[in-house]
Order: sequence, then structure tokens, then C-alpha cells
Amino acid sequence: MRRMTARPANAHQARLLRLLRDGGPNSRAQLGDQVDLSRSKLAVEVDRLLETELVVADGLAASRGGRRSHNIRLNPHLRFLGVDIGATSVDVAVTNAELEILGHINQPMDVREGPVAVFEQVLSMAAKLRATGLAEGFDGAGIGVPGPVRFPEGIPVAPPIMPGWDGFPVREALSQELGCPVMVDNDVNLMALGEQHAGVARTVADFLCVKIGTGIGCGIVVGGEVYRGTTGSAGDIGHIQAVPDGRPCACGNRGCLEAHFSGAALARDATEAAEQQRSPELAARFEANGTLSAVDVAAAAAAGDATALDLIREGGNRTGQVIAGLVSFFNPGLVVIGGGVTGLGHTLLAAIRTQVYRGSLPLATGNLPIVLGELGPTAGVIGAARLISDHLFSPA
Amino acid sequence: MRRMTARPANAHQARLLRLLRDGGPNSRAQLGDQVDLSRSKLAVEVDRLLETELVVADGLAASRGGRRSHNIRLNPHLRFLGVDIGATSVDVAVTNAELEILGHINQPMDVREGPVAVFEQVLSMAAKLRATGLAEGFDGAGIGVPGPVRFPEGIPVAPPIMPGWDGFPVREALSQELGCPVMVDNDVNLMALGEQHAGVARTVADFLCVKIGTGIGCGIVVGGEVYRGTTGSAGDIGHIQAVPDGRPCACGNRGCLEAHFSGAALARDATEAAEQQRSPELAARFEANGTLSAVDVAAAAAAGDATALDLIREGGNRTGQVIAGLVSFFNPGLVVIGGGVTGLGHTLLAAIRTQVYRGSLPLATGNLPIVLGELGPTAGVIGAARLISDHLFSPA
DNA sequence: CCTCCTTTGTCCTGAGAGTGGAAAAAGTAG
DNA sequence: CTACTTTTTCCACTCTCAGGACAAAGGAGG
Repeated sequence: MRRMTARPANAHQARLLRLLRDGGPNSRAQLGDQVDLSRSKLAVEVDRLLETELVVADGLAASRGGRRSHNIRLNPHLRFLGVDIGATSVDVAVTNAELEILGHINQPMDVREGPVAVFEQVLSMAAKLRATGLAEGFDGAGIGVPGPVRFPEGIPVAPPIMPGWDGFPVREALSQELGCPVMVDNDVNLMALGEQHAGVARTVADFLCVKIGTGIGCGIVVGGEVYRGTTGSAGDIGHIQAVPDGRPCACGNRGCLEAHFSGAALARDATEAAEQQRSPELAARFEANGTLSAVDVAAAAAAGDATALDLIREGGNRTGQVIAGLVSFFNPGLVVIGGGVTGLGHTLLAAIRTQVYRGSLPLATGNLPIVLGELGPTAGVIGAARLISDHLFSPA
Repeated sequence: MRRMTARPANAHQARLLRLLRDGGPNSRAQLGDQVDLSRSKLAVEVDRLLETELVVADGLAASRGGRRSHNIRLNPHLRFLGVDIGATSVDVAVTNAELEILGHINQPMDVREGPVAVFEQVLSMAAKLRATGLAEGFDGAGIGVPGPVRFPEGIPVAPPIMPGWDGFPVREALSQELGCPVMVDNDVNLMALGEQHAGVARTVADFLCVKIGTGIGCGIVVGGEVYRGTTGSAGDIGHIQAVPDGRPCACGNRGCLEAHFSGAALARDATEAAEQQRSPELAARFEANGTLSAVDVAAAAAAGDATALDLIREGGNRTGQVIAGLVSFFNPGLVVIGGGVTGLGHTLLAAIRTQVYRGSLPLATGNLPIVLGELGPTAGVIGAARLISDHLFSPA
């Protein structure tokens, strides 16, 4: 099948496409209820969308008491590619136009191998998904990278953990390779978009999405739109000082949040505890694997290991203190916690909640849910698909 | 003269009114250059605005090489009232439609006397300004109060330093009294609006405006619009923890920024230093007045008093640490420092800059100006006028 | 003062967007 | 089979708006 290239011709069409994306197949009459257009106008715009083949007829809807309406839906052959490049692994997924995941693969990979090597792997993963018959090609792709991005151009800028990527024209290069439009963003922003589209943040206009993985970042959503800051580095909370004169951090300062709590810090603390024989559970796991990660800490904690629980609690307290400050400043309607450490679960969440509810004023915390992300590892790829669909479903 | 009641009928008219507000009198041809409307369309909209008397003809413009264009300007009889209620004083000013201050008075007043007493004084100040012939009435008023506001309704919510105002219908009450439209906002947000309209932030889309007065607050501007948060308490940074296990704060926590540095904290520290004879300058001033304020500290510092300088530096360091965190999080294009303590000047600014440039990552600070506000005590009233004019110059 | 050129303002026509009524089409309920 | 509802199409009419033609007003040079 040839790929779709059409774009909505005006704001009305864009609106309709997004309604179909977010609400699934829909009858013309139901669409009419949602858009405040005259029947004739709506019919004209829908007909034009049908001509572009972006949407297709989809049988008859159930009767609402009279003549049955004709259903329409987004073209079921449309395919988006969602790519979430983490520090130590890559997720690639294929979605339909309604952003439902049709196929998803994850592979370990060190982002420091550089853009060329990583993209080779991404493309082979995409090819593998295509080979299963899920897609014959892609109509658009969203890419998340673990560092700041100059958003309009889709180019990483001064990314601390992936220095080889600085200035690499990710958007252009991948657009060439894939032969479709591409948008690039920070992985944390994509997680926020994902949770907004299909997760816990569906109904909230202003929220924060804290991702605790190898590093720590925070997606900021203002009025339903991701806020990226002046240079694309907004939400970079890993290097906020959490402990005065604390541990040295890779950034050159001391006491950064990330130095005290993150996937990497947790692994180091756990290894230290194992070596010093402060924790039988962790020592046993260290013995078995020769290395420890956040997953091991989670397992030890689940088994009731006091040291592991302490590590989680203390990290949660640090993180919670920082978040408390952000809550005072930003007054969000929701805080989502996500990323690799969600395995640490409610011990972590409880510690964060305690600090935030204690450290911020009641007006800001009074009605503030602090919850774990709902989508887990799929948040990033769904967010990536959402990013490119937002771009394509907007007036040209 | 009868008051204007007309509002722009559509977005084009609103756009034109704002151009005239921000750019002053303008020729029709120049307006045409800025708005991307056909000449005919522009002529129609301008004629309609002339009919409403919101704008008036204003002679002929200089020739640009051919026929001279007709100038138009906002009706010179339009008057806005800007009110900035601080913790310890009230500013009231009258502006024309271009938001130029025509008259401005300031009076000490304790906000804790409650809304009824304060509004009595505000109304008498407004009457005094009117009596000078500057205005025959007001076409709109903006009010700033030192606490969070439920913005759509214009009602303070849970304001810590003005408990008697909780739930008082400020907007409605003042609209009744003044007989014109009223908008209410947090005083810090109005300072940000003021600096954006006529001060240092004219060309920046995303910036922070930190106001250090009796308390500490922060105006947040995202994409040119003030961000107020879910419950109107965004920017309430005075109660972010700056010192672990620090001084007790009125809010019940310990180590809040406001407890360690603010007009109130500075006065207390200075008094203590004077009583303990650690500072001859401060002691002398304490002797003379029986009380000390930030102004005295500024004067002592200017005279080279080491203790005063230390107080300022330490406060600046604390504030700078908090701002460093906010800069990492928000990645603004500018940070403005304002409020009563601007008298402390460059000693304070230098301390803040040091902490921010040291404590945030280079990508966020690389091109980040940190400057004092340009408007001083007029920022609030200009912001108030801007607030109501934004409201009135938008489609009904 | 006159001519030529530029800019500004006005008028007019035609294309397109959009509304809302009428009627046909397709159901349901009894 | 009838009465009523909902959906869809068709059509006439209004409104907006762009852009061209032209008139008005001014500058520059002779």
C-alpha cells in the first residue's frame, strides 16, 4: 500500500482527525455533537477527509432511535512508529492511527555508542516489526532521546549522558531513512504525552511527570501542552541540589538529586550494602549475578529486606523533597511518577507523598494526587506516536 | 464624559486595539503592515472601531514617500485604574489606554485590616486621583493582592498573610463600587505582567519574576502568558525549604526560604545584630528610629557596614539556591528580581547570580540574564492596568 | 507650475465559507 | 401499515474577505 501523505487542509479537519484518534471509530452524527459545525459544513469536511483517504467509511452505527448513522474511522492502514531511546535500552513500537500498540520490542543498548550505531539498531528493529506484517511502511515516527532537544529542528543539544549526539540532526537523518515525517523530543516529555493520551493524566491540564530511570527528569505539561523551556532543557531536575554538600555528581556539583537517587545511584548503593554484608538478600543476589540493579533492590524489598527498604525510603524522601519544591512553584493538578524504578512501587510512592504533603502548603497539595504511571514501559512509545500524530493531524 | 462600554467584536479588532496599546498612535498603513489583513478588511474593522469610539482619528502621519496616511489612536479619554495591594502599603495609579501612568499615589496600610477597610482606602485614593482632573471615571481596573487568587472569579483563596480576605469577592465588590470591569490577580503575577509590558521582559516569552518583599513570590510567564497553576498558587516559592532543619516558619515547617530571607526576616536579623552590638551602623539607626527595616540594611550596606553586607549576601545565597533549582526545572529565558528589596541592589544580585550560575547546568544558564526589575514600585500598577486591558481588549 | 512616480484610501466584484430550511432516506415502535 | 425519530442530502441565501481598479494625496525633479 502506498503511504498516506495527505494532511488536514484546515483546523476543522484537524479537529475531526484528533477526535477520531482519541475516540476511535465514530458516527458522523456523534462527531457533529462534538464539533459545533452545521450539518452541511461537517458533511463537506468529512467528504474531503474521505477523499484524502485519511479516514474511511466503517459500516453503520447502531440506531439512536431513528435512521442509523454511517460510521467513519481513521484509515486502518495508517501506521506510526514510536521509538523510545533510553540510556541503556531501546523501545520500538508500531501503532495504528488510534495510537494502539500493534507490536512492541525492547532491546538493551548503550546510548553512548552514538547515533549511527543506535539508529542502525532502531532501523533493524523497525524492519523486524514490519516483517511480521504489522506494517508495510510508516506514515510518521516519533523519537524520544534521553537528553535535551532543540525541538523545532529535532536536534539534541549538549546532552550530558550522550555527548556523541550533540548537534546530530536526528530528525532529518531518520526522516531520510524512514521516508516519513519524524518528530524528536526528550524521552521524559514523551512519557508525559503518553500518560496524557492513554494513562493517568487524561483529564488534567497542568501536571508533572517525574521519570526516575538511569537519571531523573520531569515532563511539564501546561494547559495540555508540553512545556520545553527556552533551550529545551526544562524539566532537568536531576541536578537540583537535594543534599547540601552531598555526594559529588558527574556534572561537577555536589548533592545533586541524581547523585543520591536514580537507577545508577541505587545500583551503587545496593552493591555497597552487599559488599559490606549489611543486607543478606542483596548479598545473595550480588553473589548470583555479579551485579545489582534497581530490579534487585525491588525484589529484596519485596522480600522484606530492611536495608533495601531503607534505600528506597531514603531515595523517596530526597526525591519527595525536591518535588515538594516543584509543587509549591508549579501548583500542578497531578504528579505522575514513572520510569524504571516504578518497580519499587508503593514504598517509594509513600515516601514521596509524605515529603510533598508535608513540605508544600495545603492550598497546593489539598487536592493533589501523586500516582504511579499507568503505562509502564509503553508510555514512551505511545507518547512518541502521539507526538508525531499531533504534528500530522494539524493544519499544514 | 460617559464611560466606554464597547468591546472588540472579533479577534481582528482585539488585535488592533492591542497594537495601538503597545505601539501608541499608529497610521492605518502601518497597522496594515503588522496584521496580515487585506486593505479592505482592515478599513472595515478600523471604521467599526472608530464607531465604537474606542479609537479616534489623530491627524495625518508623515509621508512614507507618497500620500500621507491617517493616524488613529486609542481614545485618549480612556482611563484604567491600577491597584497594587501589598502587605504593608497600597499603590494606586491612573493610566491612559496606552498604560502610561498619569498619576500614582502610595500609602502605608496593613492588609490585615481586612478587605472592607482596605477598599475604603483604595476608593478614597482613587477619588483623590480623580479629583486632580486626571480622570472623570474609570473604564476598567486591575487589582493585585498579596496572596493566591482564584483567577476566573477574582477571589482570594487561603491567603496566609491576609486571612480575613479568604473568599471575599474582591472582583465583584470592586466592580460594584467602581462601576467598571475589574480583574484580580496575585501581586507577583502583576509585577511580571508589568515588566513584560514596559520593563525588562518585553521580548521574552518564558521568564520568571521573583518578588522579594515582605514575603517572597515568583511570577511565571509561559509563552507570553501568566501561568497561575491549578488552584492559583503557582509561584508560591516562599515556603520552599531552603535550609534543612532551619528556622521555624509561620507555615508550620522549618527552613522555608521566607523564614530566612525576606523583608520581614531581614528586619528581624538586623534588629538582632543591632541589639547585640555587632553592627555600629545598624545600632545607630535602631537607636534613631526604634525599629529597622530592609531600607536601613540597604543604607548600612551602602555605608560599608560588614554585618549588613553579610546579611544581604547570605540572603542572596539562600534565594539563589532556590532559584537555581527553579532554573533547572523551568529553563527560563530571563529571571527578573524585584520587590521592596531591590534597594539592596547589586550585592544581592551578585549573590543570586553566583548561586544560579554555579548550581544549574550550563545549557540552562548559558544565555540566561538575571537582572533587577526596571520599573520599581510602578511594576505592580502597570501590570494591573495591563491585566484589565488584556481582558477588555479581547473578543467579548 | 507641471509631469511622473509612489503611497494611501475607497469601491466593487467574484469566490468561497457557512447557515439553516426542506425534503428524502432509513430506522424504530406499536 | 402508520406515526414518529434520526440521519443525510440538497439548495438557496447570507456573509466574509481578497484582490483589482481607480481615485486621492503627496514627493521629486525639471
